[in-house]
Amino acid sequence: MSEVRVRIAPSPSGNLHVGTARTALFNYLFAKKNNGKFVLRIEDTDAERTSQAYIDNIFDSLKALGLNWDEGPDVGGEYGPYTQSERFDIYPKYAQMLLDNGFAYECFCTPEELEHEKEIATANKQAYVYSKKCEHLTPEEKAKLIAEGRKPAIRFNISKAQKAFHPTSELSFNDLVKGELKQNTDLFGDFVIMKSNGTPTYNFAVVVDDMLMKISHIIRGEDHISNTFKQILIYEALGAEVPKFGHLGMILAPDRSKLSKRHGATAVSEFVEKGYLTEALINFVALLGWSPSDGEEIKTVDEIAKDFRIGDVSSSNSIFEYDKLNWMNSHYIKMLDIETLKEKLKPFLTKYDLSELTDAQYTRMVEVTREPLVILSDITDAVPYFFGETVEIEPEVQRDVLDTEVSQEVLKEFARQAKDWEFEEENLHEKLEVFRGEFKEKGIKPKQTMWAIRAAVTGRTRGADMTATLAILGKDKVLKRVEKAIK
RNA sequence: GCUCCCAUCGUCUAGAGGCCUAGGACACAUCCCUUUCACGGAUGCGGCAGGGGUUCAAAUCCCCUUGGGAGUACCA
Repeated sequence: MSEVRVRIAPSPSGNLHVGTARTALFNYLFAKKNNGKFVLRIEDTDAERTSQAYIDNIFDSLKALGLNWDEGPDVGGEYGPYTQSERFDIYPKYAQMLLDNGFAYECFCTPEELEHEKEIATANKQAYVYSKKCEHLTPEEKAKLIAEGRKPAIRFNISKAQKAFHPTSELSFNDLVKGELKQNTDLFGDFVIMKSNGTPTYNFAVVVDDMLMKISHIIRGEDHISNTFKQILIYEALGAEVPKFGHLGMILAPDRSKLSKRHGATAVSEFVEKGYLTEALINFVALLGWSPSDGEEIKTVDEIAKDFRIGDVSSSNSIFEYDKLNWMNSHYIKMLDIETLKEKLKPFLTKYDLSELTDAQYTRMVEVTREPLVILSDITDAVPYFFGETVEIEPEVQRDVLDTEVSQEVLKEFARQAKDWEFEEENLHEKLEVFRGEFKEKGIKPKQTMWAIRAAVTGRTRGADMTATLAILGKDKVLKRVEKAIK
């Protein structure tokens, strides 16, 4: 196999799923590591479920994750088109080739007839395999059926291909991640490759496309293992070179079922909307099944590419746990430079009037509130007290803090002193230190002193650094809020 | 039902017969730091699914059981 060419072939029947993103990542890594090409192909043969919005979402998500493709619908390439619906005229030709060399035949069975066969099989507790009853139809019989208005589907003659290319009914291949995989192909029925409406089925379209696009390595989820045996036989029947396959374990939800909507976000775009950074998401997903040789888990995609070996990827399923993703996301947020963070936070601050703050104030606000952010959207509930003249006091805060005698005393004294202070951070820092000292002598803990002020100014008992908060709000707002808290 | 895949702390994993008294990360707990929350630092808790083999030696190899996952469409 001369050039390494891998592909990701999502079906646009939904937004880009994190599982697909991981598969895309491993393909991308494999291409990078082996100096190969990464191609994107859109598998939209099922017009019913396809939509342009999903296609756009797939493009955008992949780009946001930094998984740029060398060939694809938008960038083109030598082996296009890269959208299956634009390739519909290609498939019949290859189906005809299989019809001609006897590895496929026309099937006129109706859905009802097929359903009946299945029922009999299940009644006898047998695995269903197509009866092959159309395999040897004579030209006259076919003509009669066609005259009745029936349109044939084309089935692949699996046992014939198996016999032609393999000594026994067992087919095996060496999987890049799982090692030798085998299967008795007698268990597969002759499956349809061209539907009666003239469009190809998945198993046929992929093979034709991968063959024509000269895909050398197919890395995909293990849900495709059984398809692989069928596909290998098609390659052989077509006289094509069979690519190498590698099957990845699946990503499961914490309850070990398939990751679905009810577990929360599943699409990359949904994670982004929730405030996850794509850098964190892709890093996290890389660690599902792969681990760095140096033990350093925080890595960019390019760094991972250098260290990546497909044979090292775990062959078992892995569970998508938010704990580690969250940790990783908070880590990436910490690494963001302030200007970038300010921009990324804006979508989560739309309920506030940012024009109340100068750029310097906004910068400072972000600096002092960024520390505990796990996801970007956490900012929303972290900053309400930086906006508006007054502030909403939480009931418990009113009762447990503001209503106490100590707090009232602190606030009265604060109001008296602070009106002469310059509200600049360094100065406030010194002033507050002295202020705390005064109360400490009266037996009031520094913590209590600060709590009173914090409660009056922010309505909460926890939040950003107090000195910075006071400076950002300015003397007017602070004193107004303090006065209001005094009984 | 049938077929296939998988099996190390709660989770992601390191581990390719002796380096394993099983290592790391996340989570959790405790302590330290501290004007709150947090961050950070330190320590701790916690696992080879079970049973048989093979071998001087098994988390590592084989078999069975169990558990989990996937496939079984004129969906992809």
